Amino acid sequence: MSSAPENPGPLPKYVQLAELLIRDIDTGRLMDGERLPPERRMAAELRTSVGTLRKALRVMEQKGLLRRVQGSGNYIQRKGGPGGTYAMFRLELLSGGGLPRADVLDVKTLVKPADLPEFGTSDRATRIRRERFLNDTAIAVEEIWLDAGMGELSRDMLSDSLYQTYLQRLGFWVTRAEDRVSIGALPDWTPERFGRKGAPCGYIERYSWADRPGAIEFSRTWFDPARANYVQRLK
Amino acid sequence: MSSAPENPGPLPKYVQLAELLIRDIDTGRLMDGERLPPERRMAAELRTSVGTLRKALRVMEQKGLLRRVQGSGNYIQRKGGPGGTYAMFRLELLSGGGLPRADVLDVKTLVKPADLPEFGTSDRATRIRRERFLNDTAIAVEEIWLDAGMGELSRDMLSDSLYQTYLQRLGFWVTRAEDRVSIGALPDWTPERFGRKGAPCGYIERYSWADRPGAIEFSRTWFDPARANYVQRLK
DNA sequence: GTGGTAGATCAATCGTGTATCAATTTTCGG
DNA sequence: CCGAAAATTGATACACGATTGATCTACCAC
Repeated sequence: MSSAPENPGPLPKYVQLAELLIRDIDTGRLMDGERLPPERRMAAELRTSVGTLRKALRVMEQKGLLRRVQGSGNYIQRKGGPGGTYAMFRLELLSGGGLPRADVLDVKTLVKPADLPEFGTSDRATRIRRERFLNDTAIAVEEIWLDAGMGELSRDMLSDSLYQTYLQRLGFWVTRAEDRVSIGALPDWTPERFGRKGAPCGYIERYSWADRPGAIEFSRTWFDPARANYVQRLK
Repeated sequence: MSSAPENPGPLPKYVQLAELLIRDIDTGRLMDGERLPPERRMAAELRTSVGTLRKALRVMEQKGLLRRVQGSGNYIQRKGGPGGTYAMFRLELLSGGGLPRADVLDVKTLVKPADLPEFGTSDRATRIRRERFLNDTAIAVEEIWLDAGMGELSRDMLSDSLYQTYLQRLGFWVTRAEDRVSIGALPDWTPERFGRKGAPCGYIERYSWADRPGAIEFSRTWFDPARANYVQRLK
């Protein structure tokens, strides 16, 4: 057996912040040349202090992903290829890339059904069902269960980036996640327009952890392999 | 100097500790950049004293596998190359983990068939067909095409870890890779014993790059989703 | 004695939050 | 067009807690 520590220490917050922003660059959510919000406002949105945020921005600047101009602002500088230190994974169109967007189909806080795996501390959870798009092509449907112990979400609180919503609305952030990719069949609540009823789909299960023991989120994603792939780049 | 001791007792605990942790790096259980728990907590978990653990950490630091930062923590630092032997292998048993092994079915150097995507500089490539196992459970079949411009491989040169073979036999190492996970049907050369004829399988396409422009390897892997998943962890 | 292990103490550094002022750019009124 | 005001980042300082660095003592086995 192995001796790997059970609860590896979290990386410093400023490193996580940098990675968070770099991922946003990699996924296209932050475009080249785009100006970031003022540091103070950004720090408030990200629930951190200006000093910590500035440390993260410094890291990005050293990686050449950000241009910082005193008196003006912080500007994204997109280089070729992924910039993150850590593995990058997401759904991409077969032709590559695509700008992500999500339509929320349903938001409800429910008692956790029995077919859900164990996670979180509460017996209830918020269920979010979404249809996901890349460049207006529907590529996946997904169902996210957020443990009610972390707070409750309503439909109008959601943004495209759920992790950002968690950070801004509920004040915690995801420090660790695990994806397991397999094969599955579309759920019965799949919108008609999504098509491919009954056809085998790519199926992703994801657990997410915050800065405490025990997973706080569990999600299932069904993607159409004829339109998108699960892509992972390793550096 | 003198010869090895005739009956070496158990190695000092701190050496064992270091080797244990190094193995965790090799198997991908400890990833690059990961932060270890505080020394005191880690020592308690490992049932040893802080001083002994620190000796082990010192050994790892001298081997370049660990970066120790006063006031911050201990961070895993992979040396050059793709890191651990199995770090890039991301199929796991449904129950998690598993020790990887591969049976080579066939090795041939051929002219690249037309259905292969563009990669490499040569018009020929070495085709390796393997059956993959985790803990003696057959989980996947794969076909690897290595551009002939990188050198030629024969069956007896192969080890379980292809990337290690590339480094040791051909003198280059893979710096970057991209996986695309989708759905596919098993190829016609799948061994009878693998089963699941006709059933849909997980399908992974991988491009690999060395320290030069242009992909040097292309591979296809078909995995049985009833036995293994494609796993990705984010810290 | 020598080396491995355990435990304790103090010093040095880092991570984070808060605050203040300087330097630069941008905006806008006149 | 000019200049003042506002906005924004740059730099520094301080406080506090967390974490590692270094050192010391004690015990034990060979």
